[in-house]
Amino acid sequence: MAAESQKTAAVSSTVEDYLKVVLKIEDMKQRASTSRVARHLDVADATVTDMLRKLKKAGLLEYKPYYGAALTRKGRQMAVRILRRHRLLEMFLHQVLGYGWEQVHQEAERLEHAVSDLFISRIDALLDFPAQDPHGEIIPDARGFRQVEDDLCLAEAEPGSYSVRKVTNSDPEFLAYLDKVGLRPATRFSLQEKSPFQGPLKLLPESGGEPVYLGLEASRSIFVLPLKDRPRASAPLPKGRASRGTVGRAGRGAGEE
Amino acid sequence: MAAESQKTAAVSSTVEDYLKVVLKIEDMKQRASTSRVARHLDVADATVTDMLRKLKKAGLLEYKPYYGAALTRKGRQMAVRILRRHRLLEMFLHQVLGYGWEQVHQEAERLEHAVSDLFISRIDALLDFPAQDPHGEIIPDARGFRQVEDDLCLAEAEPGSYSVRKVTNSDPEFLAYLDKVGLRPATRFSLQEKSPFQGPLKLLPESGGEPVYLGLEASRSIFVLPLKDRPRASAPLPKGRASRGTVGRAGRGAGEE
DNA sequence: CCTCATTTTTAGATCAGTCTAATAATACTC
DNA sequence: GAGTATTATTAGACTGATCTAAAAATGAGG
Repeated sequence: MAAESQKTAAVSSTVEDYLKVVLKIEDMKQRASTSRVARHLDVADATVTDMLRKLKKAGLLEYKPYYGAALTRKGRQMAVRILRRHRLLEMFLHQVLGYGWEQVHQEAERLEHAVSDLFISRIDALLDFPAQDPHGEIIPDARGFRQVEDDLCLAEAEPGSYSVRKVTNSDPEFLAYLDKVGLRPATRFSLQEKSPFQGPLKLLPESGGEPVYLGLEASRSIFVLPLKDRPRASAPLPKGRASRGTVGRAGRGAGEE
Repeated sequence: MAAESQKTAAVSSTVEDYLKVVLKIEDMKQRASTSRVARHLDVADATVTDMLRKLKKAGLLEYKPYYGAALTRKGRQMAVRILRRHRLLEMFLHQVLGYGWEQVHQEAERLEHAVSDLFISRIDALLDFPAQDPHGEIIPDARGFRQVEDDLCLAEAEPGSYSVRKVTNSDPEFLAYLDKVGLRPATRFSLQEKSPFQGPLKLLPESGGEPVYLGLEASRSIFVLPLKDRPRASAPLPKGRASRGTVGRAGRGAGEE
C-alpha cells in the first residue's frame, strides 16, 4: 500500500507548485532565476524571492541571491513526486473518466495536491502502471525514478519520418488544434520542409490527408522520434493499452455540466 | 449586487466547510450556534463568530448575534452541492478504487473541494447515478433535490426486525468495528433487547453468528428501517437507484456545461 | 572602469483564516 | 429577580501568501 511515501514532511500546495516549477525549469536546462520562476507561476518577483528564501531554509533548494535556485535532493524528490501524481492523474482522467487530452491538465493541477498516496497507488494499479501520460510525458515510477529520453524537438528536426513522442504544452486550444489535425502522441508523419526565417513546417501525417502547416513556435513544444524508415514497424504507444481507450465507462458523449 | 446569477460565485474551501457544517446541524434539527459550529469544525468560537458575519454579508446565511445561523436558499444550495460531491466521491472511491467504507470519508473531504463539475458528472455516470453512498446516506441529485427519509434511529427503536439504512459517523475505527461485526447498510438484524439506564443493545444479525452488543451512544449513529417481518423480502441496497424513486435525473443528453 | 538598463531584493501593506484573552450578553437556579 | 454559569463577541495578534513601490546589485557597452 503506502510504499509510496518516504515520510516527506507535508508542505502546502503552494510550495509544491514552486518545487514543480523549479524542476520544470531545470529540466529545460535553464537557470531557475527569480523572474523565470515568477513568470511560470504568474506571481510577482518579490513573492518568489521570499519563497525561495523560505524553501532554502526548509532545505528544499539552494538559493543564491541575485542568481537563482537549484533543487536539493530532498526538493527534487518532492517535485518528482508531484510530477508523478500529476501525470498519473492525467492518465486516469483520460482513460477512466474519458477526458480529452486538452482537458486533463487543468484538473490534474488541482487534484495533484489533494489526493492521498493511496489514491495514487490505486489509480496506478487500475491503469496497469502506465509509463506515459496522455501527452506522451513519462510518468516517474513510485520510487521517483525517471526514464531519460533523448528529446528531439520538432523545431530542430530535419526533414524525414517521425512519430510524435510528446507534446509539452498544456494550452487546451493548442492541444485541441493538434488533435483536430491528427497530431497526437504516436502519430507518424513526415516532415516535408521547413521554411526559412522562422517560417512554418510542412508535415504530412502518414495516415494520409491534408498536409499540416505548423508555426515554428508551435513546433517547439512537439518532440519526436525519428523513424528508421521501415514503413510498417510498430510505433511506441503510451504504454500497452490503446491511446484513447477507456477503462471504465463514461464515454465522451453526454453533456457535462 | 446583481440578482443572483445561477453561477454561484466560487468560494474558498473553508467557506464550503462552514456551509456544510451548518447544513449538517440544521439537518439534525438543531440550532447552528457559534459553539456548535466551532465544535464541528474544531476551531475556536471566536473564529466562527467572524466567519458567520462574513457569510452573512455574502448572503449565504442569516446570522443573529448570540443566537446562531441559518442557511439562506443560496447558502443551502451551495452546501447541498458539496454534500452531493462528497457522497458521490465516497461512492466512487468505494466502488471504483476499492476503498473500504471507513476510508472514504477522509479522502472525499479533501477531494470535494478540488474536483471540477465535469469530474463529478463523469463519476456520477460511471457509477450509474447512485442514490446512496457507502454509508447509506442519500446523494442529492444534480439539481440539489434531496429525498426525504423517515429516520428511525436505532437508539430509539423498539425490539424487532430491522435493516441498517445508514450510519452517520465517519470515525474509521467505529466503522471498521461495525464492519467486523457485520453491521453495514442493508444488513438485516433483530434488535433483541435494550438494557435500561443507557445500557447496551443486543442485536442479532440475520445472517447468524454471535449476538452483537452495542453501546447506546454508538446506536445513535445507526439508522434503521423496520422490516415488515416478511422474512425473505429484498432489502434496499445502497447501489442502483432502487431505493425510493429519485426524482429522475436531468437529461443525460444535452449540455451540462 | 563608469554609466545605465535590467534584474533582484527590501520595505511595508493587505487578505484570509486562525488563535488567545478579555469582556459582554444570555440563560439558569434559587 | 439577582447572582452565577455558560455562551458569544470583541480586541489584538499571528501566519502564509501575496502585492506595489522603492532601493540595490549585476552586467554590458562604450
